[in-house]
Amino acid sequence: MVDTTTPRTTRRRIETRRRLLDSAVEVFSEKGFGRTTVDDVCTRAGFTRGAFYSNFVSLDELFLTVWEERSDAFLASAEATVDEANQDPVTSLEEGIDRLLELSAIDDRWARIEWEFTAHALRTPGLREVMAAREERISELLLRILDRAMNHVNLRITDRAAFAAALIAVHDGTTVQMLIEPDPDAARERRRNLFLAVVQTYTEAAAS
Amino acid sequence: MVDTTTPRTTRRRIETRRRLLDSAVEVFSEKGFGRTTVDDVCTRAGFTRGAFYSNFVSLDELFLTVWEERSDAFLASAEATVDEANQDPVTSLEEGIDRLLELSAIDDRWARIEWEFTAHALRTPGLREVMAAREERISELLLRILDRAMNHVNLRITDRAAFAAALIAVHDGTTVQMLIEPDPDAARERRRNLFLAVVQTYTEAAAS
DNA sequence: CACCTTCAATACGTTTTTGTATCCAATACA
DNA sequence: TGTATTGGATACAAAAACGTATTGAAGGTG
Repeated sequence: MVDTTTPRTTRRRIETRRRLLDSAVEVFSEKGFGRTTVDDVCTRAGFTRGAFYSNFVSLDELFLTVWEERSDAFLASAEATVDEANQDPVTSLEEGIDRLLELSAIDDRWARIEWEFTAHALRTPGLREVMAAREERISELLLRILDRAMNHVNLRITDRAAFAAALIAVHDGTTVQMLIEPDPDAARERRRNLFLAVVQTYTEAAAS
Repeated sequence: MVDTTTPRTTRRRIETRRRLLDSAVEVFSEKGFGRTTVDDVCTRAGFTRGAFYSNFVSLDELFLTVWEERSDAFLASAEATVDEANQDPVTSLEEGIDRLLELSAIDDRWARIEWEFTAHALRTPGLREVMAAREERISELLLRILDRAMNHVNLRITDRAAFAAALIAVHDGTTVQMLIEPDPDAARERRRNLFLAVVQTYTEAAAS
């Protein structure tokens, strides 16, 4: 009796999945998920549909895989940055904000895909929980970063959950503005100020 | 010589367009714009595709029309509320926030469509400007409301453009959270507090 | 190196979706 | 009320997209 459900992971398979996933990012960001066909992705990757169906069961699965992979990569790289940052603590609130913004800086392409995925998740019951769980992980990571940073600037977080949620909300809300507004620099500056305001709202002077 | 480009607006035509537009809202929110076919919309409305092609040239046009119509309706109703509010001025900051949130309260269905439209606009050059213009109008309306309200609670807005943009960003960002998080009440409460914080950030005591 | 497995290519039929051209019932108008 | 126009239904052809069954070469295994 052989396991027919999960195919073995050979080198070839890994490479093929890799190219399909990368192509998916390109095509999804250009045409949107809904208007993308299986063939679009395959053609872009230089495969035929045979390759696709041998690696995924549906575009939905592909989209979820792409999204989870990239989200994981983001979290991992963020973790790494945090570790580095421990050797080089922030000296001011402003510097902390800038580091945070730099950390979450994402390219337009990926921002579009995230937006699209959220829209997709909003109408797909199973995905809502997946997104909520992911947001929870981001929230935790964020708080780990903030805890340390706040120490260095002598501040104390008042409401941890609300703080993290506020930062995420502001991040998301300002992202569209930066992509849509004719003057992206102004939007960037406004975003920075808003972040600063949020930090000041959810922290207070720490007893030293 | 008769004008063949713009068909006359007869009663029947108006009614048909109405039903198609309403059905589009339903279907788009259920399946997403990208996965919706012309026939989906027609069937839901009780028409055949003939009706559609006699009223619209493409699904893109339909989507834009739906979005603009609803946005206009929102702006108009908001204007009306503002006029009413003039007879009944706010007495506290908290009350003002609650009114603002009530004003922008939208149903899940429409929230999903707006998200979807934004995703669509982010990759459709022409639509980006349309959205930017719309945001500008919302910003103006918002400031008209705020100017009056701030008077009553004896506050002064420091940076008008940044204030409006911040409120819109926070509104958008917290909307997803309310739709995705397992505990919507907590999200609602956090949203309220965040709004309050933003108001306090972008205002100062007015010289009386 | 010979054998066996794997997996993308190919080929196939089917379903879905599209847009148009034509027709006829509803409706506007005089 | 009679007549002309309008607008949605119908029918049609074409294209797009799907999913599967089969094949053969590449890659792994003993």
